[in-house]
Amino acid sequence: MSEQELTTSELKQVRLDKLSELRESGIDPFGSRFERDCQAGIIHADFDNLEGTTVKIAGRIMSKRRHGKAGFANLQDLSGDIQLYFRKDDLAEGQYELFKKLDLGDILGVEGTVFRTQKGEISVHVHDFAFLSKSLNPLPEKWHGLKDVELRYRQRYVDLIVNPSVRQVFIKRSQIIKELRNYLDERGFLEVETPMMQPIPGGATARPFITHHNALDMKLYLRVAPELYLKRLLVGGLEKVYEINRNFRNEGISTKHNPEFTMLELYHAFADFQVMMDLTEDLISSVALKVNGSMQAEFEGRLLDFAPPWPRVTMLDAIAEHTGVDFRTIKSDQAARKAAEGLGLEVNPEGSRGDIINDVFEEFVEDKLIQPTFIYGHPVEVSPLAKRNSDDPQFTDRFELFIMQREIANAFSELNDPLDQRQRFLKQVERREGGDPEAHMMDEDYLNALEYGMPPAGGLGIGIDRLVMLMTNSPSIRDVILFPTLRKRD
RNA sequence: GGGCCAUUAGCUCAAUUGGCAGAGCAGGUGACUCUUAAUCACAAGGUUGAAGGUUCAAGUCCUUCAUGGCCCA
Repeated sequence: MSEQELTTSELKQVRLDKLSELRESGIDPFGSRFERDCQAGIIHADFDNLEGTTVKIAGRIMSKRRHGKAGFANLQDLSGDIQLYFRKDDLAEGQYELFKKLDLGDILGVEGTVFRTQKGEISVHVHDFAFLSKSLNPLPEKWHGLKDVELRYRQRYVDLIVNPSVRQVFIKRSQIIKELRNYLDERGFLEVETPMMQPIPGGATARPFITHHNALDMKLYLRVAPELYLKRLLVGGLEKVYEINRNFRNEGISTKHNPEFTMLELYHAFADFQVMMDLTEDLISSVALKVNGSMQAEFEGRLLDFAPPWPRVTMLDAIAEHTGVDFRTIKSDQAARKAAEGLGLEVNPEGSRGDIINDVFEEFVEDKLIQPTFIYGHPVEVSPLAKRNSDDPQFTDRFELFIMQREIANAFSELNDPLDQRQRFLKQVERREGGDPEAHMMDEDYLNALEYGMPPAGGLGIGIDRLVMLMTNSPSIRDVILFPTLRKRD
């Protein structure tokens, strides 16, 4: 007996013994291809036509009730759950003994007749069945399921087996992403893929993960955003592009942050942030309608309404509304700092007026924004890739969409002036040298691309995980990511 | 990084003031040919997250650590 078997729990040992018995009687416990011609959900949906016919279905045994020489079990496949009826008289020699030894979790292929029991339950009267996979680990409790959140995240495969609502969340996530693609494809956007490993990480204010390429002996960063590559494609004339993929940010983990997360970014040449606002509103509301069948969705006890139009408020107006302070009348950095302090907010003494406005917004306004709301007109200091507003160059033509106190989307008229872009990068480099690890790096190749001429464009980023949270009533980002980042455990 | 909370059988949970660690489900054996959280009988299942400490006595009190959750930065 190997060391592995010595440490195996008694429960597993019982199942290993059953496995050996199966093998000794010439049965492969881990069967192969099974040509099923029906599914649990279809039998329920189409019972009137299927009653009395023979079906072949496959799935996992989730419960079992034995009564001497007959018994019932429930078989689960992706479409649902169906009751099986086993009767000694109606099975081949020895098969009823096999049924008696079935464990919850075993995967079977069965052939039987569709019927309704005396108590009225639609079932399959089994004539023959095959082991497709013997299960060695015991399943969690049938009634309470798996509740331990740590186990649910670490062993998502078990979570998916026993918690049907978890399956539904991830099915809906897939539908949401599919609908986003449909929407953009129908409107002539081209889906592209740009580097996830970048020599200069750009496109967002965030700390990157660092890795190393051996053959090139070169430092590479996991991307914090695809933005600068997608805009290079605008220079190249691709005009309307989008990418849905992972970004990586080396920051804390919370109910709203996972180190790797999924973003949609899209760029539309010759458009601007106003076009992006219309698109965001139409895109999100129509996806909500498609996947939930309604523009309304419940989230943490509140009713969210995605029906357009959504309020469009400037950042300065939003601050004035919620604090009574109108930064339009406050011109200097010093006066801005004083105003923020007057509100009880500690601000960085190095911060400029724009930084302070952004801080005040985050502190006093963000958590007031429940229903979908566009906030536009961000200070230039916190928007190094956005085009300046033509009336007030201290602000940019940028917006963020807030829903349920969360930033869901971020968009702007893209800065296509390479000279201004260089100055913005230099400001960021200054901050970086001042000790801000999130500040942008200089990207000469990106500037080189802009110097060939990038059409004016609108660009948009939408956090997919957060959007899925809202549409599936999931309070934590970990509930919408199949395998969320967790500490390693030995 | 800081604060609070949690960790007991494979799973879901109990355990009074510090006083013999218990139940249900799952699993085992037996009975039962239409049950559905099947039922009945019997037996089994534990390094109470880890390491220290206080005490006649620790699941319970103290310290440190690990993992997770929530809140804050």
